[in-house]
Amino acid sequence: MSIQARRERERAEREQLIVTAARELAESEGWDAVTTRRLAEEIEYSQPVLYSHFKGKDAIMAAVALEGFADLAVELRAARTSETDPRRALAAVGAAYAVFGERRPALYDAMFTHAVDLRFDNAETPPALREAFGEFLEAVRPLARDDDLETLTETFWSGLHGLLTLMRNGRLRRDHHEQRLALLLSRFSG
Amino acid sequence: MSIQARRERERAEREQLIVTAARELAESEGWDAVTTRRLAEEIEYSQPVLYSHFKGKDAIMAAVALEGFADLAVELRAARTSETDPRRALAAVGAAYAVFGERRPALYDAMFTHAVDLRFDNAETPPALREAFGEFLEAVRPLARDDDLETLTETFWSGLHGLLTLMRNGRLRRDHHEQRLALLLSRFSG
DNA sequence: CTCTTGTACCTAGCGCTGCTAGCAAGGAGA
DNA sequence: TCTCCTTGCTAGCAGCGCTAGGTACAAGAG
Repeated sequence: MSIQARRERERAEREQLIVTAARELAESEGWDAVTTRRLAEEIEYSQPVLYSHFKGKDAIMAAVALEGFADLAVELRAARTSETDPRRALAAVGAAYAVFGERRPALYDAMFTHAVDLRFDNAETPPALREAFGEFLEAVRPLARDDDLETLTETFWSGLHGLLTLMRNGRLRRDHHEQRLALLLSRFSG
Repeated sequence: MSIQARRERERAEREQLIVTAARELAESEGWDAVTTRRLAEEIEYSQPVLYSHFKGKDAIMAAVALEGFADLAVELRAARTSETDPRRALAAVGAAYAVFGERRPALYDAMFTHAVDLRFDNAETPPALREAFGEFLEAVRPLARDDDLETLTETFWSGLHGLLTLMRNGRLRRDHHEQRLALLLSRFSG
């Protein structure tokens, strides 16, 4: 039993190695640089090994995204619980989300722009993502009034997402980022 | 002179043929299906002909996007001028934008998700895009109060963009789309 | 009308991609 | 010790964006 256990452990470690290498490579050189050959070289195994762990490149990106959700949830939670006033808490969560997206654009893309094979709106939603969205929910809840909480949260989140993605693609004036954030917050803190 | 004129005219026609073929192919089968080989076959010329018109595939996508901006501007203008009440006008513009993005997702992607080599925030912003954004500006203006008009418009637009892109990637519940739209509008009509 | 020049276009191919078939080596169990 | 099976490799496929080099045809000169 111990031999098989060791093997499974080593296999799990290698899988983690793949995901980490993919994330680091994407964060340092962008997803275009993450090719299966490059990734194989990085982990010091041959290309086909990747396919014994993941169905394909998309699945690797999905695994990276999943780690990102966990990271994001932690940061959002820290931001939310750092403030007691509901308005300030929402502002903190929004700011933390924006910082996350700005600081780790490649990871953010894997989570919210690519990797369509991860469904978000059904029972198979990854727990880590559910948790991250939960932080948004709790931050919005005290300010929801008569509006449906989940719908309102989705809308607020979409606003943040739009601000980040449009700015990063050069569609918005970068030097007005903070003002836009403040404006969005003011409109959802009423 | 007339011979050269005819040639230039034919060349312009062929360039339009390329852009149209790219747009139609993208809209019917997605941008992944738009390869240079496939596109060449579609216009019944060889591959290198594409490169005598455009620097590369990205430039073709940018040309498609440019056409999209013109289309969008027309539709936004129609929506805005169809209502006299400022709130209803903004709602109409928002709805028209959402419909555009939903009905022509591939075109929308070329305009706002891919094609980074088109700058939006400087002097070289394409006139068609300037016009489309101008419709947003005019729709928001009557409701701007003390907020900076351009910044507020960018924020509102980002909200719409976020709603569309997140929903299309399966990140939002599709059956709550209208509610989210209404919520966003209510927050920007105050 | 013939010859030369230039241009418009095509065939072929480069280096890369994601992915897979088929083989060789090594450890596990009889 | 022999056999089997797992593991990871080499090699290769089809397709990608893009380009070099050559051909055939039209335009202008003598």
